[in-house]
Amino acid sequence: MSCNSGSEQGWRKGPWTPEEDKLLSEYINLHGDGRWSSVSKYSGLNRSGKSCRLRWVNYLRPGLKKGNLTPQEEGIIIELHALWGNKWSTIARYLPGRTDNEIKNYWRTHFKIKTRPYQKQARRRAEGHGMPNNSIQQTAENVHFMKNDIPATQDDDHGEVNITEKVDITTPPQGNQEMGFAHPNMTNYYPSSSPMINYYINQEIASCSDTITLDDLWGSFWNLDDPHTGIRC
DNA sequence: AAGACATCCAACCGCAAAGCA
DNA sequence: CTGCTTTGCGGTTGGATGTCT
Repeated sequence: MSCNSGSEQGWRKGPWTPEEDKLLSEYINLHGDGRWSSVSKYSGLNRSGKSCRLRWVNYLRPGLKKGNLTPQEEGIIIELHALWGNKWSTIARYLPGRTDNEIKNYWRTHFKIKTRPYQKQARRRAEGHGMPNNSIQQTAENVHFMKNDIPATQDDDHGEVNITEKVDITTPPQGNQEMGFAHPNMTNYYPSSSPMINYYINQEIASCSDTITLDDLWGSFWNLDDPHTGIRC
C-alpha cells in the first residue's frame, strides 16, 4: 500500500493516524455525516471525501462491533449471500454493527479459500486452455451430494481443485446420513435442510431449463468470481 | 531462530447510480 | 435532456501479523 502523499489532487493516502481519526470524528459529530466532499474540504483533513467516508463507515462510526463474528452472524451471512450474492452492503444491513467491508473480508477469508486457483481456472478457461470440463450433466431435479462423494482432487503442485472423477450425484444417499453440500476446500458442511441449499434447489436450480454441470453447481455456490453468483440457465 | 507461507483487514481503485444545475 | 459532481458499492491490493517448517 503506497503511503505517498496522494493523487493529483494532493490528497493524503495510506493508513489513518489517530489525529486524523480525531479530526474526522469531531467534524462529523459537529456537522453530521454525508456531504463527504465538504468533509474533506473543511475538516482540515487532507483526505478525499471518499477516503473520509470509508474511514467513518468502516471504522469510526458509532455502534460498530469489534471482534469476531458470532456463529449466528456467520449463518446469516451464508444464507443472505446465497440469496443475494456479493451484495455486501445489503447483507450488512441485516448485521447491525458490521460493515460491508468487514463482511466481504470475512467471506473471502473464511469461505473463498481457494481464490487464486479458481481465478486461474477462469483465466485458463478464458484463454482457451480449458480445465478438464467435467462431463457430468444432470437434470435439475435430484441433485444430491454426500460429503464423501465430493469429486475433487487436490493438485499438490498448484493447490488447484480439479473435478475429474465422475460420481453419481443423482443417487440419494443410503442410511440415515443427511444429504447436504460441502465445498472440497471447506470444513463446513451444509445440510440440504439449510435454507441456503433449499433456496438454490428450489429457486435457482429448479428454474433452470434442463441441465447443469457439476462445475456450474460448485461455481454457483462457491465461486464468487462470478459477479452474478448463481446458476446460469 | 529464521525464513517461508498463510491469513487478516484497512484502504485504495474503478465503476455505476443518484443527484443536481 | 445532458453533463458534471458526488456518493456508494464491489473488487483488489499490500502491509502487518500469525503460523508452520
